Amino acid sequence: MTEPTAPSAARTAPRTARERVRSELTSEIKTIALTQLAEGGASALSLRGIAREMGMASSALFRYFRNRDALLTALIVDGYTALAVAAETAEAAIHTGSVEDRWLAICHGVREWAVAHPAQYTLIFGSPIPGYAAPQDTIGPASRVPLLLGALLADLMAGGGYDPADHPAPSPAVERALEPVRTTVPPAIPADLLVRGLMAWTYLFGAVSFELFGHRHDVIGDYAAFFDHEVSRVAVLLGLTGRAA
Amino acid sequence: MTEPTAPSAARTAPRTARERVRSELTSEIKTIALTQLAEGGASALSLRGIAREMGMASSALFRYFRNRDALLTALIVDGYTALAVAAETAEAAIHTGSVEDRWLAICHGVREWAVAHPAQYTLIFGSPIPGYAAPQDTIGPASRVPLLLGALLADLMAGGGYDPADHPAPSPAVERALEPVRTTVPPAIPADLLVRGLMAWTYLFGAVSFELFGHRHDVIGDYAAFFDHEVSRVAVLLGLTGRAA
DNA sequence: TGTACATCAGTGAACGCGCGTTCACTGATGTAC
DNA sequence: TGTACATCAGTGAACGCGCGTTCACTGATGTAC
Repeated sequence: MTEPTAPSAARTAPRTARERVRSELTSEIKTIALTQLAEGGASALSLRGIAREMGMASSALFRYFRNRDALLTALIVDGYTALAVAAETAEAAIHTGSVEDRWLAICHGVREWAVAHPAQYTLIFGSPIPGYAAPQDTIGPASRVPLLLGALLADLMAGGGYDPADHPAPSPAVERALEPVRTTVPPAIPADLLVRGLMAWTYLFGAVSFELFGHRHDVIGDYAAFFDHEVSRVAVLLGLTGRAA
Repeated sequence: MTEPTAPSAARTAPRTARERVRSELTSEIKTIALTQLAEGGASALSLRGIAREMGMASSALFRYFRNRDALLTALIVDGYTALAVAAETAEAAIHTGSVEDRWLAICHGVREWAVAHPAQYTLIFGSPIPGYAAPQDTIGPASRVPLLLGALLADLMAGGGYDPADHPAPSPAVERALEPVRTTVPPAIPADLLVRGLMAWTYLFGAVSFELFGHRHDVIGDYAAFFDHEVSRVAVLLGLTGRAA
């Protein structure tokens, strides 16, 4: 029996007919899984259901994914990746602009992807899936949006838009609380700026989650208009504009 | 067959032995349901499992809750209520203090309740439960924390801590986006302040959800310390201190 | 270019388990006179 | 205070459905010589 992963290490394009059909079926499985997710959430994701849809025996799926969790992991990795691509693409389109404009581009990239792919967004940012422990494979893709924001902070400093002298460092307790993230962020970034970045990140996903999970229903009429407004306020309040503080 | 709700309209204390045991069993059902929720999420909530735990026939539960969704609704209402009580109690303890201190008290009340009751928090603020549509019964309890924040805004204005003249109104598009919430908030509150309140609300639950759903793992070491810091920054940035803007 | 063997994909039956909900029924509790 | 009747709680069997995963097997595709 083969390990149901890539047939031979890392190969760019599928060569043999077998490999071609294998990768096609793999992505068909994931596509159907996503529609199940969209229709009934993570608990509705069923290997038997997918097999039924594809006209195959359910046991055949185990040639493609070791088990249900492996399929979930693949979907999560894909989700993080797609979200990251959306954010990165939006940012790249305006990469020579101001830090503020780049922040806004990222926000809109994230929100638009989330609104277009609510099931995948929910899979990633919704309730943890009971009994499922995310393996190491997810942390790389999950870090891409945070890294993008980190680059923004670095550019803000490099461009002189943030003068550390203007901003007192947070308390030692807060500095200590930041230790884990310290290892992934350019060391030149002062703690205060790092906190601003984390707050921006928290706000962005808080806003998107609130919208997608229904907590803005009967509260806000035009989600997009309000989102525009709030994230640009966040930029100002957190000093991502390079102007006020 | 009786409607499995309150036996006779609204009665304060249970009178007959039957009513006493009924309300005891009802809450025992909910307690067991909560442990199921804690152990396996919403999809693990099973009437048969609860009945097993209680040593009853599974069909007996239908005397207490019309169906699974009715039980879910009860749990959701209880959750919103418990969260609101936690927030209100924390706020009441310092009700004569500054708006800023009251905001911090609410934040800590919310976070501490959430950390102590992650399953219930997740039920409320996590992914929407597929196939479940929240009935009207939930909107009252769900509004209590927002209303508490609304009162804070009103007191801020009343105390002179917020001068509308200092803050330009947001664009008409934003004003329009706020229409739904307008109906639940004191009319004297200007749009700009209302936006600040909504942003504070969004931030608070964004931060708590990020922590509980694992997105701060390997990012922040001491969750409580960081939370302290971020919510007091939010107070300053959003002008809830009555000082800067 | 053709053959021999190894690899792999897919089958279908089976294991062992779960679930929500309905229904006719029994026996206990509450109520009205 | 005691009896007659109505209400209600709980039972247990049944309906009809779902699921993940394993395993021995067949037949097709790929590889080495």
